[in-house]
Amino acid sequence: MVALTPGEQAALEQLEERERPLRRGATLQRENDRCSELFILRKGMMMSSVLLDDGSRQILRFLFPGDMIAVSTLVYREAPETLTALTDAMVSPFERSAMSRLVSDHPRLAALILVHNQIERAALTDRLAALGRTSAKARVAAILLEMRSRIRMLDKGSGKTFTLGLTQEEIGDATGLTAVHVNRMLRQIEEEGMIAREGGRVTLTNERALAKAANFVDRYAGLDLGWLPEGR
Amino acid sequence: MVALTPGEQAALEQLEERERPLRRGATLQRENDRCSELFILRKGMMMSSVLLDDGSRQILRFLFPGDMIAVSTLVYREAPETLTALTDAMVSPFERSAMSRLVSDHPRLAALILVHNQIERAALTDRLAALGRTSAKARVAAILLEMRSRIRMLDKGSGKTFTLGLTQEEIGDATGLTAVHVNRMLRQIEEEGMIAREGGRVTLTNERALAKAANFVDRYAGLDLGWLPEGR
DNA sequence: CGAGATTTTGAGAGCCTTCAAAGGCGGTGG
DNA sequence: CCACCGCCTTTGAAGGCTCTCAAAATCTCG
Repeated sequence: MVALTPGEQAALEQLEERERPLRRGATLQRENDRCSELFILRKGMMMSSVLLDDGSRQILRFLFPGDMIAVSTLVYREAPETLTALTDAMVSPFERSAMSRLVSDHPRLAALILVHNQIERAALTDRLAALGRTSAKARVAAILLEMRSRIRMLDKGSGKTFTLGLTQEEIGDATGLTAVHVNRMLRQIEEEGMIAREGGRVTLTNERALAKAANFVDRYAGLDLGWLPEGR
Repeated sequence: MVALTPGEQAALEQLEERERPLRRGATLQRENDRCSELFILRKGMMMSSVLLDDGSRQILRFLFPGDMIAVSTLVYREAPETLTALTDAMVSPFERSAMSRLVSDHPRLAALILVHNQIERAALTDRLAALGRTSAKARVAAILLEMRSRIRMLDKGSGKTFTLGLTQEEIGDATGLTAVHVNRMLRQIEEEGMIAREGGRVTLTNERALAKAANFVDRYAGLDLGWLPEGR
């Protein structure tokens, strides 16, 4: 997005000094646990979620390499959300104090973190609007497009076909639907010729129609970062 | 939350140099408008919302004095959300460049803005979980408690009775329900003895039960800001 | 006092859930 | 290599929560 200075580069690399591997399904942080570390996700896919009293789960966000995660640790003594690895993954943990130094020494990085926050906020509000005001079909279509968009940011080579890497139950927990109904919606979207499915892989066969069905906006497009301060 | 240094105080006051009054119902920023200003809300209540293709509206968040609003201006050329005054209000506009200076000169203020972002994020994720996984009654109860909590932060004197300041249609747009169903839920909550209503004012008659019905968590409680850098 | 906005109430329909069970797939151990 | 097992996907039927449509009652403000 932005060219970093050597100093900034070094500061970020310091955050990534240590590494911790995670197995698929492993929990990095549990809701209401005491917490003091933040992480950078290096490899793999993760998710953040909350559990409700009745045992149901809401997935808040999917996490990809490069994301700074558990940032709420900066604010809350107890974690407000659970972090789980969806695939084998690698994270770099660092302390809140490191964050403090980073913000003091590198104002532009602080600003970039702010920018990142706002992108994430936009993604959350899109999901919010989808849950509040769109049909089940639209929500499932939106998840498909969101995942495709994020996977493609990491792997420019990937075309119209990609591995979703989510169970229908997980799609349901992200969209506020039951797994059963997710299945019916996927089937319907397939029957309408918008996607094809084969063994966990999805091909977009009519992207235009899918985007229309989903009300999709790519929040990583259309950025304008001209206002950032000078780097150090 | 935190004692500011004189330098920080002065920097914040600079942001609040100008003032712009808004009439009830006025639009400060329209979705997809080109935008370059941020604002501090000084007086009154506002909301941020998005419109969907089918004409339905999702209210994302209610805004109160002290909130920094239109922060997404820092990132997007075109506003992702609409900002509307719910009561007569007063805002202080400032430019993105002022934000840039602030972050460079006052790292701790940058950190505090980060903190503010995270609180807002938590509020959004709570709403997300509510929309995805809770009943209409729970969502309406949650809105009542959220508004009470925020109103009380401004006016410590207010007790169990407060002015909601929202139409049932607005409650519906925030909770993803129709105004008709909001009405039925309010009535039901009232019949069950959790609230009393009279001319736009609400009294919590059984707060415990209401909080339980709503799955309520106060995101402005339980903060831990010990990690912040030194002020300048 | 009149007009428009908001609240309230009723009836019927539809989207999505719940409950249940069968089929498919990959992985593991013998 | 095969049988078994657990997880995931798929399918059907019935029910309920919430929506839509409609209209009356009440409130607010000029």
